[in-house]
Formats: sequence, structure tokens, C-alpha cells
Amino acid sequence: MSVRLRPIQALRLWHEVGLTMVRRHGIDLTSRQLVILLTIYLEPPPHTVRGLATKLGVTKPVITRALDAMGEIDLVSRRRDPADRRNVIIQRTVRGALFLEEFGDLIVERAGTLVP
Amino acid sequence: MSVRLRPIQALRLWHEVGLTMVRRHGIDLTSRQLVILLTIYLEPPPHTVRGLATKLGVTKPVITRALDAMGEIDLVSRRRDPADRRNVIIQRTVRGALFLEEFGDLIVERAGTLVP
DNA sequence: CCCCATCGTTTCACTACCGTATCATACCCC
DNA sequence: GGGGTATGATACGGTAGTGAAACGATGGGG
Repeated sequence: MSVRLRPIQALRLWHEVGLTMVRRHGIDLTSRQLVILLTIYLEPPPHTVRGLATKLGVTKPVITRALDAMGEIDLVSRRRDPADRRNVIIQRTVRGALFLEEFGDLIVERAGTLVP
Repeated sequence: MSVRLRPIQALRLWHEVGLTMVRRHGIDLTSRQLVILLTIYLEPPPHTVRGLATKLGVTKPVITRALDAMGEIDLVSRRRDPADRRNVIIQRTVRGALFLEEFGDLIVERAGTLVP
């Protein structure tokens, strides 16, 4: 079953969720950072800097810096791949999972209050 | 009728839409800028710098700069309020309406392909 | 073994955002 | 009319993002 909503509802949903996140004054991720985080948590591992850069169509430093920023607040973690020590494996964290869980709940809640 | 979706679907929707926007390499708005733009187009006018700042819970310079940036690419326009020349009335533009229309369509399209 | 490809990181110069504080302008009411 | 207030813009110092290029470290094939 696909999710049905009309364009105006879609925009209202984005508006309300965005408004809540901005007003919350908590974690403030850039659009790229959020997409990276979602990719790590929604797509099957392993995730590497190179792989993420290719998937997003951005340069590697963008990924490295985003991981720096998000690692700083414990949303993701990194470790060297023991099999090929050139690679870095990006891993999920409890805090990152919690953040996205709350984020998903927020969207669902706002979606439930949309008027037709 | 409210829109029903589950948290995992919500996150996947945000992921796919965000991924599309990042890869598109076109207009790249910050989260605050997007919220401001959506507010201008979804909520009843008139919109002022002061009003937007209060609504978003940010300082006035944030709004001024966001309007500068979005005005630069013609997503919004500004003019002085003739009734009270201290106020600035923020106005919609054709380009801004088109951008949000396409954005809404993108969300709807991606929502339609979500698996349960 | 050695050269070269690949990986993630770092450096560089630049741009843009943030909050605080200050500014010029405009209104209003005594 | 003049002091106080409200508006939006701007200056400032700091932070953090960007792409391009160069960098060490690691792995692998000839």
C-alpha cells in the first residue's frame, strides 16, 4: 500500500515538521547531513565514505566533514575496516537511532493531523 | 482524512526526497530558508520580518539574510508597506511558487512508491 | 619488491550562516 | 514637535560549510 497525499498536504507536512525542528533549537543538521544519516540507518551496511559520496553525488570531503560533525554529537561512529585498512566503516549509534526514531515519530504525528 | 504512514515509511520518504534534492544540484536551501519559504506560501499574508522571526523562534537578522539569499534567486520579493513604512511586506513570486509546486509533486511522487 | 591505484583525510581559499549589538528610519502619543 | 518605541538592515567576530587539490596510508598486480 502506497501513501496517498496531495501536493498541498505534502508541503504542509514539510512545513510543520521543519518548523518543529527549527523551533526545537536542538540538533540542527544540514540537508546533506540528514540525507547521509538516513542513508546509514535505512540502507544495508557496510557504508564507506566513497560509497556515500557516490550515492549522494558529492565529493568525499563533504562526507568526511559531515561524519566529523555528526560523530562529534555521537550520531554515527567510524572504525577502520580490518579486512582492508584503507576503508572506513561507518556505524550506527544508539543516539543516532534514537534521534531518527523521534524524527520519524514527529513526521507521523504531523501527518496524522493534516486536513484534506 | 488524515494521512497515515508509519515511522519507517516517514523516514524513507524524507530520505528519498532529500536524496533527490541533493543530487539535483539545483537550488540548495538551508532548513531555515525552506521553512521560511513554506511559511510565506502556505500561511495567509501579510508576512513581515518580525512576524517570521517570532514564528520560527529565530532572530531578525536570520530572516533578513534568508530573504536576501532567496530574493537573490527570485524565490521571494520584498517591498515596503505603504501604510507603515517601517514594515517590509514579503511577497511571493512566480519562481517561488513554481519551485514549491515542483517540490510538492516530488514528495507526492515518492510517497506513492513507498512500500508498506 | 616496487610501482601504482585506491582509500579517507587534510589543506587551501572562499562563501555563507549564526547571534549580538548597533544603526537609520518611521511612527505615535503626550 | 520631541522623546520613546518599533521596524528592518547592517557591522562584527566567530563558526562551519563548499570544491579543488594535495596528502599519507594501505593494498595489489606485474
